[in-house]
Amino acid sequence: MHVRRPATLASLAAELGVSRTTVSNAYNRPDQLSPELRRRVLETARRLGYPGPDPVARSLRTRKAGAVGLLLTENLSYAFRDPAALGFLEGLALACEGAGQGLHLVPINPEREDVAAVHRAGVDGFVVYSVPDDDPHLAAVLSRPVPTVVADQPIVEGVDRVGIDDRAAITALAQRLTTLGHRRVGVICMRLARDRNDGFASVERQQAAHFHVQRARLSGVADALGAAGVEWARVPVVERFDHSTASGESAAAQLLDSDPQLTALVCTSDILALGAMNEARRRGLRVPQDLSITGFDGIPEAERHGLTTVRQPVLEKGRAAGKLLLASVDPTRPREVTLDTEILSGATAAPPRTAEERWFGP
Amino acid sequence: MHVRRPATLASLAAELGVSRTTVSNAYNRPDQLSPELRRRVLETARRLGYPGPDPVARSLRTRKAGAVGLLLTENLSYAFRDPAALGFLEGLALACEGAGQGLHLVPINPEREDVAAVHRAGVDGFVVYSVPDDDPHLAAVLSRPVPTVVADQPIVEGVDRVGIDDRAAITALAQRLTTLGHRRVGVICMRLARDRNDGFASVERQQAAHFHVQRARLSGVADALGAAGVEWARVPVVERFDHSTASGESAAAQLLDSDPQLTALVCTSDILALGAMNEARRRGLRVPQDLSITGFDGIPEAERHGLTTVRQPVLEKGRAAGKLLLASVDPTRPREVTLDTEILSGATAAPPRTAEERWFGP
DNA sequence: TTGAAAGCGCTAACAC
DNA sequence: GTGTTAGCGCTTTCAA
Repeated sequence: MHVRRPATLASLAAELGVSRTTVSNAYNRPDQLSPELRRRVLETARRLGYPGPDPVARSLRTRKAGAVGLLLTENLSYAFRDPAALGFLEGLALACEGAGQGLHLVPINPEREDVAAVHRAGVDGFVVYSVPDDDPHLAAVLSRPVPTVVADQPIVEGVDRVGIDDRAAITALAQRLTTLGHRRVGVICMRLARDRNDGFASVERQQAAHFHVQRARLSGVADALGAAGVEWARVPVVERFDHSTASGESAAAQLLDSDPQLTALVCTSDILALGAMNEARRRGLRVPQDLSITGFDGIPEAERHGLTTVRQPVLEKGRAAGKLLLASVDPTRPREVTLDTEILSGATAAPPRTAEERWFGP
Repeated sequence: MHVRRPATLASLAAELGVSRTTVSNAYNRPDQLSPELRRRVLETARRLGYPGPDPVARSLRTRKAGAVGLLLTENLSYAFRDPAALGFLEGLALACEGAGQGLHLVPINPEREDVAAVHRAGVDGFVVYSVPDDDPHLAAVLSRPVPTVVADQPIVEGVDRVGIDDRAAITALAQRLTTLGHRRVGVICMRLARDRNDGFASVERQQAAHFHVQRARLSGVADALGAAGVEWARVPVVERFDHSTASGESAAAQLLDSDPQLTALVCTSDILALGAMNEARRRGLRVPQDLSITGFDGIPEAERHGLTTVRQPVLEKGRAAGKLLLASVDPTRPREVTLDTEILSGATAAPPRTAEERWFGP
């Protein structure tokens, strides 16, 4: 604890025998008063312990908070653990820093849907990072009369957005697998809705997914497999609520238990893919000789492990979101930014082994 | 961009033919008016597009911003790359979340010392994370009439603080080295002041360091070596401005070039130590057989590499800082929190090789 | 160069 | 259960 608010601009003006305008000018428009007077004002301020204009009062008056709000559905701490989210955060922070804007992380408790924090945030705009389309916090954000930019998901009519072409990106990746000859493919995806479903995801559930990104990625895989003559309805898709390597492990186990003939696992994130690789290792399956595995995101750890995946420019995405938001006054800015992705070939995809090889070795 | 602010609490009250209090109560004290009236108010609000009470105006009135400011001297993005800072951030976020407080990251540009961002931040208090004692942003924070908690450094009279006993922790670690028999020890430390000095740091510079933590850690090493009869003035200490493995590499190179007889390198952070390990490898020095290396922090990567180091509870530190700040109204809270550390034995410290062994192998 | 007046939008006593 | 009254501390035309 520090001292209690001692002086205000008004009391300082009274003390000095000048008007409040003058004191205000001393802080905000040094050129509007004589250097001598300004010096006197600042000097007296110091003497009285006046800490300068109150930021909140100033914000009320100027209608500018000088900060950008960031909404994440997960706990804040999750953002500091997930490499992709972290990259986004860094990019966004960079953009804010460049514009001298604060970054206000909105405290969300996913359990008790407390929308109040959104209403309490004194910010000039919001960046919403990857939330489900039925997220109540998102609704709260959109109800506020400030510009908003959504990163990744959801797609909301009339709201600016920055993202990638998830569907095309993963289609290209999955095509590599079909080209290599894979036909028996299992899929591991992240949560599709706000309710926990750790298990197989029916086609209905996939199509009803509240996370557009996951929906798009599954469609992309379906596109590639469909083009290779594989019926999507027969492709096992396992969903996991928590985004962790442990999830990837158990999901891979579930898939491989249900169909040991699978020759490839397509994962909709690197984290899940890294988990799947752990599980393959545990089972004595060599990757990629016995099992191909692909990821999505291109996080550093994936690269270190030579994962075959899609790299998306997460830092750039954060920066773009920030820039888009901070340029909201400019009517000529783009309303939507789609960033490029790139396939990282890695070393976890190879032709499937034939049945013969499976039994008798290479 | 969204819509322009359409309605205010007052206009809504007028429209409804009720007082502003009633509308305010509808939002803030549902029990103060009939459910029916409340329903009508909210309904009309929706119809008029009234987004609910303006957070800034409310903050001005209630004198509560609902957010905690975080001051870091580095670029914000640095914090997202440094594992220790990240852990702290996560802990702090956790504490804020638990209290429903936002976390306002103050945008700092280390180049152009722009203290204005500190004055502009609408927050109820500040957490200051590891800045030099002459940091102008810190001064700005302390000039504001809000509670402040410093994490790690600097130590400021009358300001709450959370940290660890850096000196004792590293003394214990360095003692392990002296006990193993090391006498020719080199030290790699982080920046000691705001000016860049990538090279040897004289004892004077060490003692004048503006970063208390580094000063304490160097003293700690000096304590241990002194107890073993090694004169500190003869111990080479190399400083690096940037905190990166590259710094650790070049610092280790500088030390080993200047004195190939060194048998151990004490680093004041894990990042630097990991860099030093890289350099040792490059030179064909085996760790720990040919060279012992120790770190500080206990970041996950250090543990993965089996680094002999001190683990400090970074997440806990962040959480403690948040809790301390948010408990500022409570006069019985501690004014200072010192967290425990623990030595991670690792596998990078071993007895020094004798001169003979050096020449003829083990 | 300085000052007077008019709010920014809201909440909190306190009275009805 | 509802209204009246007073500001919270500041910036900003506009006039002097």
